[in-house]
Amino acid sequence: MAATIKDIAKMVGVSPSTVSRVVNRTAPISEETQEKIREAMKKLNYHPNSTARNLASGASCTIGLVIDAADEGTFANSFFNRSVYAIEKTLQEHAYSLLITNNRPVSSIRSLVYEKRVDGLIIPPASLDEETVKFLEEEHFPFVVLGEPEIGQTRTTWVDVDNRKGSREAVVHLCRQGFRRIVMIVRNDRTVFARNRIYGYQDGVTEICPPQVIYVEEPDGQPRPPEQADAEFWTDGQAAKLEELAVRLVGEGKADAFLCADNEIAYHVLRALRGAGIRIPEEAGVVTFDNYPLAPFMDPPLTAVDVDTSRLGKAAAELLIQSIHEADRPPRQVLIGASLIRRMSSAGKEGQ
Amino acid sequence: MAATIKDIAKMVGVSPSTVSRVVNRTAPISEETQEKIREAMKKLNYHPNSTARNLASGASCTIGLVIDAADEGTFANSFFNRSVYAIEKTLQEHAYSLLITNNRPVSSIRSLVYEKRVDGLIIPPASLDEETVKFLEEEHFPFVVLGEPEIGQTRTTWVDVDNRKGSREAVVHLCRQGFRRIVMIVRNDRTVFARNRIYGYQDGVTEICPPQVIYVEEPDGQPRPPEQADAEFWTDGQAAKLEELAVRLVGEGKADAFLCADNEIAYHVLRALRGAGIRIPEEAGVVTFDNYPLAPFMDPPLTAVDVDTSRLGKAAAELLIQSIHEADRPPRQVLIGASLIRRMSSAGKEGQ
DNA sequence: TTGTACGCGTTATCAA
DNA sequence: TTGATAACGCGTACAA
Repeated sequence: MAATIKDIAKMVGVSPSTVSRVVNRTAPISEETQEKIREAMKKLNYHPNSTARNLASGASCTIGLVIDAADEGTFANSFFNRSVYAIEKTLQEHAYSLLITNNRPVSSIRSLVYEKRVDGLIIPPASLDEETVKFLEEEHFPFVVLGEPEIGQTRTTWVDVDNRKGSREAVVHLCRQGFRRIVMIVRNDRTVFARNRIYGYQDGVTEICPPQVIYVEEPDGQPRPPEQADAEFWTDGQAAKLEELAVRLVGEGKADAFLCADNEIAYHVLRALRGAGIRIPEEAGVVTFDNYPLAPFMDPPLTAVDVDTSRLGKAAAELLIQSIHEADRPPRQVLIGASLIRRMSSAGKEGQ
Repeated sequence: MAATIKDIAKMVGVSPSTVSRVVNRTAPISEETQEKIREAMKKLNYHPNSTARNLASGASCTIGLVIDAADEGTFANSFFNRSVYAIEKTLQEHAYSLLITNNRPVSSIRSLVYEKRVDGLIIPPASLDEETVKFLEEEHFPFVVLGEPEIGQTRTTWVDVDNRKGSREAVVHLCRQGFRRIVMIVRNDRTVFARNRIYGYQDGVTEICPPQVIYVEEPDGQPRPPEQADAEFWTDGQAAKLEELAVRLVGEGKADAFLCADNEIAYHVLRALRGAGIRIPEEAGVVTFDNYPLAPFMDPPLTAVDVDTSRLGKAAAELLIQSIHEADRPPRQVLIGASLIRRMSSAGKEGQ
């Protein structure tokens, strides 16, 4: 059996509380006893039992990270995944553990809270409905939303990438490189981040040319069913239409640059223009959101608005820990700046 | 304050143990008292305190998933990430929670075990050194390695994709499509999975043509430093050499198909062949490992050996739970079959 | 500086 | 079918 605080006490000839005090530095103990206690701890290979600690102290020292199976395979998911390293690292620095829990098929949030499994929650926007917000507010339970939520933007604490600013900067960059007819292509505008990217595009483009947004999905398109939530979702018709449209717009002089909301769109645009003999970046520029692993190898290498998920995860974890330590702290919203990774696809006529 | 088992007992007029029995169905209780107790639970919104439960029962009902920061941004990581959904889902079905912990900069494994934070561990091969194996064996602590480890292949329980078989099947597929000079291109052979893919290639190709393996990295190449562990690691020199080589091999009739160990290699091959006017799949076939999101959009769409991470994660979780319930069960190794996703890049002269 | 005594919320043993 | 009672391992007033 593993040694307990009592075994140490018995061995040294002190009371358990003295041992506890040495372990937690919670009261001054004479150097001499400390020395003996530490020695005994070494000898018996003592390690405090976290469960007993948590029970006595009333805190689990654990944070719950809710993931949403509906996001599996989507960009929101990869975005979320990449934040986990930074979240865990930051929590570890504050002596918290990270519990991962799926919110589907049944919501796990309530039981985590009721059963006191966690001291705080990090929640994706997809898992945050009105009912959940109300529940957490009533329980005075600390939580942070990882990504701007659809609801409760001012009532909740959240962290997100500044998509709007990133989008605007991409447009400004394209303009500086000499492009004047910048068109944005998005899949749809059903997510907050897609809308923010569109707003940013509109912000930036307004003095340059009339804004023009192309939607890949049919306007009456149904929400993407989760079981189809992978790349194959693209129908041949959508891809063909997109490619044809991109070529036609350039041909008719209505576009000389594209801001693509994701890498898949960007890839189709690249392929279409290349196939039509339109030279990139001399005759058309392309910028994408999200720096996928293959972006540097595209033909030509793709300029990308990059998301710094490690800053994002760190911010989320720190906000949450602050909320835990300082109860009833007013909700705060944090935006993390995106950065533009300049590659050949947006260099312009003169080259970079 | 949250209601406890005592509050329920007091309200109904029974002893706390009776309430516990109703909650856990651990002894027969009269319908009448059960009814009253359930009612009181509803009324007081009772939920068992998991910490107290764990302390009393001596189990944490939590599994630790170790992640390795050295893998961040590598394929091993994305492979790992995609398994998390299935791991969590499977654990949830068995009433276990999932704790994520980084093994860097300091090893977290020992403290997790000593402090009784978890009942079992899922560990990546990168975090499994000889010392760790010995420690876990001595503690009789249940663990599963997620991916074939470098050491202790027979002493440890592990799950992996059957890379060797998948590789062999890719070769057989290429052969059936009419290709006869199949060359494998890998980054290096420093990982177990890379070596297994090479073995599988050798297995399959042996009756068709002499095996020929190309290494992208210099033979004297230093191990990839973690801080550079992203796509940009490719030097221009490496990429150029690879592309030139691929074109030359086809030109000289020494290759008519390439089995690429990852998508980045495959992308360079596609680009080089396309640039040289070599038609795919008529004049050369290409197959890659790992079905990246962009693989279906490549030009032409890329045939890929696919890894079913949900089966992998499920198997890992189930093996671990079995090890926990049946102590000192002998180590087992499980291989999950890979599947070939046939796309245009390997269709051959006749088309598919 | 140290010890005593109790509580945290639950499960488990034993007896009734 | 139920109730005392004692763990589980630790933290912490309170007292000394």
